[in-house]
Amino acid sequence: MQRVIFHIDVNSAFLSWSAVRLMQNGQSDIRLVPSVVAGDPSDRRSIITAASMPAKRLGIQTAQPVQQALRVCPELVIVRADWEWYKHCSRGFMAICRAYSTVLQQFSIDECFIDMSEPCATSAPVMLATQLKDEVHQRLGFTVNVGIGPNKLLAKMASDFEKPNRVHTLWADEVPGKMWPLGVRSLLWVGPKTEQQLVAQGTGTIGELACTPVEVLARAVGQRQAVLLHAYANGLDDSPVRTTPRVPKSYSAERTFPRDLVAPGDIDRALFRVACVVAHRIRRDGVSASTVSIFIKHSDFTVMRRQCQLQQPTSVTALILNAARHLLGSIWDGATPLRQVGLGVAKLSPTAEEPPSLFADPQLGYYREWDRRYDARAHRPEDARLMAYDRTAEDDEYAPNGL
DNA sequence: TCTGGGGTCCTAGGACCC
DNA sequence: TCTGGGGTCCTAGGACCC
Repeated sequence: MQRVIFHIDVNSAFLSWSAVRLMQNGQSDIRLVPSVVAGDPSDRRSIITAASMPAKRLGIQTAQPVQQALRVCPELVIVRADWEWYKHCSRGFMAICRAYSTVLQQFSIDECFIDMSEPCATSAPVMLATQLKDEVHQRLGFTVNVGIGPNKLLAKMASDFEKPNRVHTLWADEVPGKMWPLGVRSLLWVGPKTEQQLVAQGTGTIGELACTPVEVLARAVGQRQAVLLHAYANGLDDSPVRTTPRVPKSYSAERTFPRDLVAPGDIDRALFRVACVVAHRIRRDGVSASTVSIFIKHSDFTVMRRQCQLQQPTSVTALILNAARHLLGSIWDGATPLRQVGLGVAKLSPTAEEPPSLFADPQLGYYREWDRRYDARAHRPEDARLMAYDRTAEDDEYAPNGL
């Protein structure tokens, strides 16, 4: 049986979803005017999470600072993200896709792969894809692109062709015509740095990449990536559509300040907050961590990080915070301005019931009680706001843009 | 009047063990 | 005693994705 994979991608997801919401409330369609989803426009550091087609035509892009976009287009419509609504839209979208094939891999909040080999044994792929696309539009009010290919890579490349509301195929025999003329940057896993390396080597298009020997590519990008990119450029990918969600390997939270900070008290407060958020999430998921890491970003965007191993895995906020404070002391002089502070945990294991120990820290009971109250509070929406940017405490199944 | 947040994976060097 | 190689763990940094 011929393998057929669909990649379905919501067009400008957050913007489309916000538009649907606003139109339900009788407002006009923001997709038709220059508009963006973004953070607080008065905050000089907030950036754009999603942009409408008219906004994109003005050169406004995702990840661009809002202030910069406003200079390009002063009448830009800015809407704030509505995460509960986005999750609702995502669930509806995934449910429709799942009705076409239960072999579904959710790739992010607004993208999925489905294995359509079986349905396509009896029906034309393009017909099924068009039907799926139209059904989403009709029932949920937003458009998607569907990419069809013999594997996940080509399906994903295909869904990225002309947008919005389109179906594209990228079969193996279409690779030379449709994919090889594209610049290397269009290929999955080729970012700005890799593009730079490849172009410097004279490899500008995916077609050139496809016929460059792996040994030559390896000189620019390393052996491992060379093998992968060479295969991708030739349209080869045998990775399966994974139906079971990944178990997280690490958790982290970070905070960029409205202004760079130097006061140790302010930095410590930020560290405390990120520790609360991360520890809450691992307790919610029933895991403990053995590695604690912190990272700081300076005014010039240079990043430093330090990590350490704990003697025992823990999910107790105070113990994680304690380790983080020690780490911070080892890399920050207490005077250099900091743009950002972050904290992560890794080496996760299921939280085990601890046997009572004579040597247990007498404070531990107090710490646990504190955590219990924090967790209870974090689930109440009115208190979630008080937790600064703790929005994801109830929602990090996904890692979308622009929190 | 630049540049958010949350992940995964890779690399390369050093420590340590066999 | 010296030399070498493989394996594993740890660490810091960096590239990439949405």
